[in-house]
Amino acid sequence: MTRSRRERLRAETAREIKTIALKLMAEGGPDAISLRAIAREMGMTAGAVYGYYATRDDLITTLVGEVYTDLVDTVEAARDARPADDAAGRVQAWAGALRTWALANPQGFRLVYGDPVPGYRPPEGGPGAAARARACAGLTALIAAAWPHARAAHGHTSYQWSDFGEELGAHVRAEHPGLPPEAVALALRTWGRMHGLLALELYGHLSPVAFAPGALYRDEMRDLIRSLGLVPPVD
Amino acid sequence: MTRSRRERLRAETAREIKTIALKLMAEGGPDAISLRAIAREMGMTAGAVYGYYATRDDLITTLVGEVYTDLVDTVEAARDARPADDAAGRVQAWAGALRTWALANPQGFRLVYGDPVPGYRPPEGGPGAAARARACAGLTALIAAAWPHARAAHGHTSYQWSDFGEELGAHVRAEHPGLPPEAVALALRTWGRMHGLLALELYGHLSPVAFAPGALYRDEMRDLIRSLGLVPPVD
DNA sequence: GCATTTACTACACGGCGTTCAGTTTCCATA
DNA sequence: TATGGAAACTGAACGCCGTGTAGTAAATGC
Repeated sequence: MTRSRRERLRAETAREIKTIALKLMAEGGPDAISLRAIAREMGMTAGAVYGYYATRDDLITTLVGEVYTDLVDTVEAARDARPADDAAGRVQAWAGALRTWALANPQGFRLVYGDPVPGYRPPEGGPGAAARARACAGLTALIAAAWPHARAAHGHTSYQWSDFGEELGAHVRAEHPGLPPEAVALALRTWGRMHGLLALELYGHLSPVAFAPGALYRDEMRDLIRSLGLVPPVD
Repeated sequence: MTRSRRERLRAETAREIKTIALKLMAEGGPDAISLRAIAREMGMTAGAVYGYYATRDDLITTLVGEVYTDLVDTVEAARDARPADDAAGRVQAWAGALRTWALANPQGFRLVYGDPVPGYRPPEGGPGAAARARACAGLTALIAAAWPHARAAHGHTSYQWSDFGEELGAHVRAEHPGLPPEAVALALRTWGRMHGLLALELYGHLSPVAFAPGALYRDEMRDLIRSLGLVPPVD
């Protein structure tokens, strides 16, 4: 059962490829991830990498999954550092951790949410989809906690469960019985609201016109929390 | 004064290069813009293009400017189709035109707001900056019209003019005397709010989990308009 | 008519993803 | 422990790419 020496070496090499790829990405952005550069850094030939990843997009897909998972781990941990009954604090913690992570890993943000690479199109399933599902579920949980206060302002729209992905809908109905699809819509809108300013900032569209992006984001998140019927924390 | 035949031909060729570049982009995304492909399409050599644009990034920069300008023209036109005293309608028109344009020109949206191309970094000045300035000014004008209703909810944050770009600040103070910097902050937050869901949708992050992105965007914009102290139009 | 400027070609360089035939290295089994 | 076979890797190639540079053909201005 213990993996053979060959398998261990193989796993180690695959790991090293990913590590170097992430290093190259951190230094030069997602486009700097080239199989040739990775091979060069490892003292190998470009062709050798094909023994581990069938194509460059396969490697990118794996990286997207890992980075996305790291992001979701981070925001979930920040959220769980607040008590479960502090709905506003948990939203704020999630949002704050998201920006902190994004500023610390700008290229990772681009990898996950941008055009990872020239012609890259994310595959349907895969690790990226799992991380995204976790993110959507996490956001919906935040909204579920706030829903008693938010329903007055956001319960009048009309959505059906069929407006959302099979998996997400099933998860929400199992995890939050009685929560209407309107709440999922609000969760996804919340996602967009967190994403907007961050994307503008990280792609350099904000810096020429605004020198205090952190304040903008903080106020936007406060407004979001207020819009959920909650009271924004003072810190 | 009338431009010589040489100059006319030259301008025509430069125009053709841009047109073909936009066609390639519409077909295969911003990364499909390659000087060799353009030259091939024109029956020229790749090197010949260098007579018109010093580098590929120069061409990209020009395209970003043109596409961005087209976008701003579009949203401004939609806004101006509503009466000047219909603040809510003008916000809605702007937002609606933005999404319509983005769905009609998805690759243009990516060109302007994403990583236009592998190692591309937008230059400081240039046509893109001018279009962005127009967009920010337009958004601020929308907020200025709503400010009497919005100030109660959004006037308590603290910003200074130095928190914003020189040019933007000067423009706003000239155009909207008495408008505080908090309104500019609100305008930029509004920009982010419009951008977020759109970016998620156009980069394919929404489609696996939400099948009614238009409804999400509509409701988000309604909420935005309400948050500005205005009454969302019914249409 | 001629000299100059302009537009363009042809070619080269290095980098990229990807493929493939051939070689080396390691492991399990006889 | 020797050997057969699999796995890992090399080296070279193909066709893309951006970008220079030297040379050529044509249009222009005097």
